[in-house]
Amino acid sequence: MHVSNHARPTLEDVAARAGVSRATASRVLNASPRVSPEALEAVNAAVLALGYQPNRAARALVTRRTGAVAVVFSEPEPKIFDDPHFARLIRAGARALADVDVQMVLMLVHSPDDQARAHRFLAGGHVDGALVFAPHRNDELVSIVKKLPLPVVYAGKPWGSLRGMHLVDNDNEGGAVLATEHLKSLGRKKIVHVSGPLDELSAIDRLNGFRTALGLDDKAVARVVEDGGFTREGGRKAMSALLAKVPGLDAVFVASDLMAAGALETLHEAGRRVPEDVAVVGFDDHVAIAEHTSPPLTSVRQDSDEQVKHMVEHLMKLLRDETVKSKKQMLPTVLVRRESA
Amino acid sequence: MHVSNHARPTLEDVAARAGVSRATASRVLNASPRVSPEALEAVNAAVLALGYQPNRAARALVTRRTGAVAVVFSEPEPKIFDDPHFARLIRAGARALADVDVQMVLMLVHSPDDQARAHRFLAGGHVDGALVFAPHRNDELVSIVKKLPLPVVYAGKPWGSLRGMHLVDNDNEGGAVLATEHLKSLGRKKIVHVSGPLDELSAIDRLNGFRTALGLDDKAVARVVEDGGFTREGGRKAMSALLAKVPGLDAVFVASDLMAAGALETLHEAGRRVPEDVAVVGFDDHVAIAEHTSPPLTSVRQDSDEQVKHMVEHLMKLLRDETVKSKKQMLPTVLVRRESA
DNA sequence: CTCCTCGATGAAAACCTTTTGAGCCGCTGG
DNA sequence: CCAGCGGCTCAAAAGGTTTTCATCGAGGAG
Repeated sequence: MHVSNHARPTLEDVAARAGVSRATASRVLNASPRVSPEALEAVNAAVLALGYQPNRAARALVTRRTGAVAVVFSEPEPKIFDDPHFARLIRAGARALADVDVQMVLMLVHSPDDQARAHRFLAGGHVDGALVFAPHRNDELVSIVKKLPLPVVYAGKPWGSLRGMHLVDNDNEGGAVLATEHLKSLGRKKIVHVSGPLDELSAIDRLNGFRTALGLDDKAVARVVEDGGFTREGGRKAMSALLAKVPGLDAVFVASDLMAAGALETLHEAGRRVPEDVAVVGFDDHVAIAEHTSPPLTSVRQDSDEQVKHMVEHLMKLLRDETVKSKKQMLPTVLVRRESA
Repeated sequence: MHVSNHARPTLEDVAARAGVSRATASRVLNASPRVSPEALEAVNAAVLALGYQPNRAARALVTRRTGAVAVVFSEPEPKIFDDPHFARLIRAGARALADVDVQMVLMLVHSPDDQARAHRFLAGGHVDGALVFAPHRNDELVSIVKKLPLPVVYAGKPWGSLRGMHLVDNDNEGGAVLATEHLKSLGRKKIVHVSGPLDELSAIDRLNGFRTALGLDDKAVARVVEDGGFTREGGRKAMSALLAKVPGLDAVFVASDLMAAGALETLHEAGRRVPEDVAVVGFDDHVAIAEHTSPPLTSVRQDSDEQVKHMVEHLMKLLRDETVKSKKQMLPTVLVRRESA
């Protein structure tokens, strides 16, 4: 037996040392008001002296709370995880949850098998709640999760009805407007757009922002928009296609930095100077990318850290059963100017 | 109260329905041999009928096992997580652990504060074991973890004494030899190397492989090696430096695909054709990168999925307290030929 | 002085599972 | 026929915490 045979101290031990009962010690730990200052101090001292740490299992057993939440990424294309955006979200989640002392159980859902597993797990009462990242249209997982009696906060708008759901979204549309207006303000006349895959709502919202900023109808949209699939390679290809379709283009709004990096490569190869000939604006403001393209990329910042932080905060409120004021939060986006536009 | 007021069934309920005692039901669940076929069937039927799921907390309380393991990434430079390699490892970990039905608690350790938190958590008995990724020299976290009475499996060799440690490493040195020999076999005469940061053992091992394959002494190494810091930008710069130092170079072995992508850009800008003028071999065989560089990158494959799978397997053995045969495992690397060399 | 009230405390129940020690039953060997 | 044994089963204890309910003591009001 590896695991700490040095008998970890129990609450009983703490109580004994502090000269109080287990009940009182427990009250101190849970910051109950009904405890005398002396008792409080004695218990705290004992805790410190013994290096006491509450036994999570015992606590979970009686409180019917696990102290863990699931962080679920539903994504049929595993390779999308190569997007640094994903790493950033995980990192933010790990940090935000650690800060409130709850365990993060990461679940990556790719296949129907994974969905079934996730269903079992979430229904099995192994977590108190969940943070769900499911950007795709008609994602089966969302329907599954919706039926569960489990507090859930979504990242962005999941597809389908939003009734009774809690979510924290970025202002994708607003950011797209910002980007497009900026290009207009530079005097650009032929502005095109590399969109994300249109089965993701964030991509749609960005496209809509672009479209309203320019007042385009459906036909016009078809002429000046290409889907880049949120990948670098896709950005490259979409840019080529647009150069062919709209030879005189002088500006492009790209719906993600990763795609923008690809688009810049294409423009470079095509001999177009950025920003002189073509102004480029990305989306995400993913620093590791945007600061290292040539030229550095002007981009719309969406603060993922902030988004995740809000999601966690919101979920904790749900768990405390406070009646939560707002169910949908929209986080602002801002334009970060660098050299590409 | 959101959380399942539909009173989840307990083992008692299952036992009652199956017409046996709690003890027998428990034995069935834990696959004890001492149970009659009839009882077994009855219990299984009851479990299915009631949709019973064991209560993790209660089980943890009595078995003194949490059913969770920590996956710890220690990395002073948070931005390194932009490396897709990191995402891949996390993904592999999540999958491998889910397969054996244990929860993965992800811990990202950047600062001394994080270290303290990790220490508290790991010492607090919240997990049964840990998988530790700590590639850097003199990482404080390793010393901390070493002292804990906790089964741990390391990814790669952590710095310092390896006594009594369990680890699963990739054959970095062997892979580097493979890459270098390949370049030699192509008839290349002036082969240089872009290394990773030399406070990481994997980078050192790769450098050593390069060095032994070419039989270089210290001075020679200084002449033909540049540190690219395992970043794309670093790869770019290192390549420039090498072009200046060794104008006649005709091959380069780059210690990571991300750096190789940067190096290719530099070579391209310098007007060197790949592979005609300069042959390039990367390391990692990170498909999302290697297949999309121009030209596609020849690279040394290290199978991270496999590595993590082995780590999990090994840790489970440790937990079962089986005396484990080998303490250090070395995973082979292979050369994947594409067009860059 | 007595009766109440109120705040702090303690004893004990409850949470759900695993595991131990004992019991039961039917059989075999003497 | 009996002792003993082997195979299953059960009752009960154990695990560490929170929480309810009762108790105790002090202080205030009458």
